Amino acid sequence: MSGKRATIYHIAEELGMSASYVSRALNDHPLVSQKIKEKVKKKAAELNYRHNSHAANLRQGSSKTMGVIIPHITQSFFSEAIAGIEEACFANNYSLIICQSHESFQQERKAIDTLVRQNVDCILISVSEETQSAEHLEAARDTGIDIIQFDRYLDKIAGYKVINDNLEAAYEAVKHLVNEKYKKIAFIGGPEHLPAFKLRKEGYIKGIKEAKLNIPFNYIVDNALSRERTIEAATELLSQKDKPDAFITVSDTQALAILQLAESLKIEVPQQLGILGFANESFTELLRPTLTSVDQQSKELGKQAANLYFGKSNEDNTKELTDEKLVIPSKIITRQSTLHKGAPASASKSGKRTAAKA
Amino acid sequence: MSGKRATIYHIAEELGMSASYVSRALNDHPLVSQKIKEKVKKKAAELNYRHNSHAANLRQGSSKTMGVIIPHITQSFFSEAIAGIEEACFANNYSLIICQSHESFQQERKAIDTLVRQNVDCILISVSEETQSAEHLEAARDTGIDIIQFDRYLDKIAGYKVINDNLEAAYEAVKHLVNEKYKKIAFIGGPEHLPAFKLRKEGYIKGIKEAKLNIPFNYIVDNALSRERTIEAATELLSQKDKPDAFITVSDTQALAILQLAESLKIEVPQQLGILGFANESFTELLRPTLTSVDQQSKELGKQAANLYFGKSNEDNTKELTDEKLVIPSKIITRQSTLHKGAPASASKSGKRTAAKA
DNA sequence: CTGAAAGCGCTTACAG
DNA sequence: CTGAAAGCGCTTACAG
Repeated sequence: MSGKRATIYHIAEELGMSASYVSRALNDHPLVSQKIKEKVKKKAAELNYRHNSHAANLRQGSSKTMGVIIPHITQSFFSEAIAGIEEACFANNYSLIICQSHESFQQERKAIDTLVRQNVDCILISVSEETQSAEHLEAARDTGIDIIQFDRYLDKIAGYKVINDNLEAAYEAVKHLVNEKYKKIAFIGGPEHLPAFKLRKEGYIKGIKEAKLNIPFNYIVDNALSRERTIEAATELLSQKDKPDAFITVSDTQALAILQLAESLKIEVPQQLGILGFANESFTELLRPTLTSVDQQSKELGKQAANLYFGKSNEDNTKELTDEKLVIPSKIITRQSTLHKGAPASASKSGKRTAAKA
Repeated sequence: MSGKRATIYHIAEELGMSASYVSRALNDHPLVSQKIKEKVKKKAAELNYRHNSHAANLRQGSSKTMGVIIPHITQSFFSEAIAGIEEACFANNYSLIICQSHESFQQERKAIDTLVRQNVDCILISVSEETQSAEHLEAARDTGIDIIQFDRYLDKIAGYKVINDNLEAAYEAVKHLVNEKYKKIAFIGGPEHLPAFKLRKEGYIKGIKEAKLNIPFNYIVDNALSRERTIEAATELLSQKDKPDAFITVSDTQALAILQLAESLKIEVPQQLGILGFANESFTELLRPTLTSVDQQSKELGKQAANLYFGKSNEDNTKELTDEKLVIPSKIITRQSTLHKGAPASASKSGKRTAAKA
């Protein structure tokens, strides 16, 4: 550690002017001449001066910092969302603090607390699978922090939600499978207290009804977000006489688990079993067979969520903003895992959306 | 936005005591009785009081915040390192600010600047591939911030470096390939100004010499970290008469590119071509064939780096701490992509280290 | 165009 | 065991 950090007082002293004037010059105040600004900035650089944002924040009551809480940084869905958020923050000269909940309600509360103490101006959150209560979010809001939810949200708390057309997406997924001649389509869902998962289930049911498929009651599995629960449920379904010929899941992790299960059971995908995932994680196209998945435009999702705070929502890429909900369209990326018997595998790598490659 | 945030003065007023005493009670000062502490904390909760760390930081000169700068959050190597850092921060009641450089020197400088302004106590960094100068790191250190490097480091700046036994690892990689009967082993490297890559190349050369292999000069490719450069170089090598029968790379992204290139060229892996990657990214075991890779214990790497700051380096898991370098051992995870002709594929999924599954 | 002064919310030597 | 007071480094009405 070297000597003390330089402050505006040091600069002021060296330059024979007041600290207030230095502050204005440094902040490009309009009433300060270009000449003085340059002089001050030069001296600041010379003294290796760094703006102390804690002091500024304390004074101004704003931290120019945004916080984001997500379940796992390791899922590319979330890391891409963060990339989008980062872009928006960067453009608005904001800093970003990232926290993970690791799908735990307790850790989510801890993270909220950290962010409140850091005096963030806004919290972007995709809640953990355990989160049912919104009290921690409301407490944060009570201290004056904006709360914006994305992807995984709770309806009971007011404020913006940036989400996908979940019902539509699952409905389209069923239509795609029916198109590919799958008839016995099972659904592996997530916790129903989160609307994102509930709506996907509703979309699935809508599709099943419309196609007039005959589905046994136990083809619908709730609250199986974990790999373990998925394998357990899928193993049971695949071992009964009346087994499914396709699975729709609500995450790629679930879809991957089923794909690996099928491999170990020597069930051929897609010939004997179709598998469709959600989120279009980066690993989906590395699998063999490659995995069909619903692309949620995660980066766009994150960017729009952040821009909602900055008041610059770009509605070009969105469907609607009603009821405080901003809906980002999703799109099925068709790959090998849902091409039924006889279809040539080479036709599977269908077009990726422009937005996805950014 | 609701009313003003409660401060210690509000609590003091309501309780008829001084702000200083409230502050002490809240901070569990030993001279304050348990009774009063409870009373104060209860009132604090009642008023929805939140500690303002900007004020505390300003007063104390420390922010209890650590910053980390990495090239990409999307690579599981880095997100796992962050998980380890996070764990250490959590245990020490520190907050963590994550910044990405996106492999750009300019963005890395920006990130340093952000962290300095946020008054972080310490910066953990894995530099971008473009980074050759350490001036920005030195400038940060001149403001009193500790700089700890991990994985990708510059030797020219003093301070701790937490790294792998890079030379050893590459040397062992060659030995493994030689063992599997590969004889014409090519090396796709990274920018040589970063010791991590330079040492891997040296390890490769040591292995080649020891095995007395006859390697054409152009089998050694420098500075090909990007997917494009890798494909370009590998395409050229694989199209010549005297083509390699194996590739050692310095990243799994490079290895993946070569695997996909081989697939498109109808070159069989591992029978005709062995491929060995670096970092043991999570996607390596999802590929077909699965990819042999050097596991760098990324989570441990991150954790040890953070703990170096906290002064609690756990040397159980490390080799040495000389010359300010803490070396984390790495380990080859043998998978299908490097099993030569005739070897049964089922024998490939060798043991994963305990540390890796945490 | 420029400066003196107050204050953001906390912590901590100092004093009792 | 408890309090008054100073000060961390900045910004910004207010005054000129």
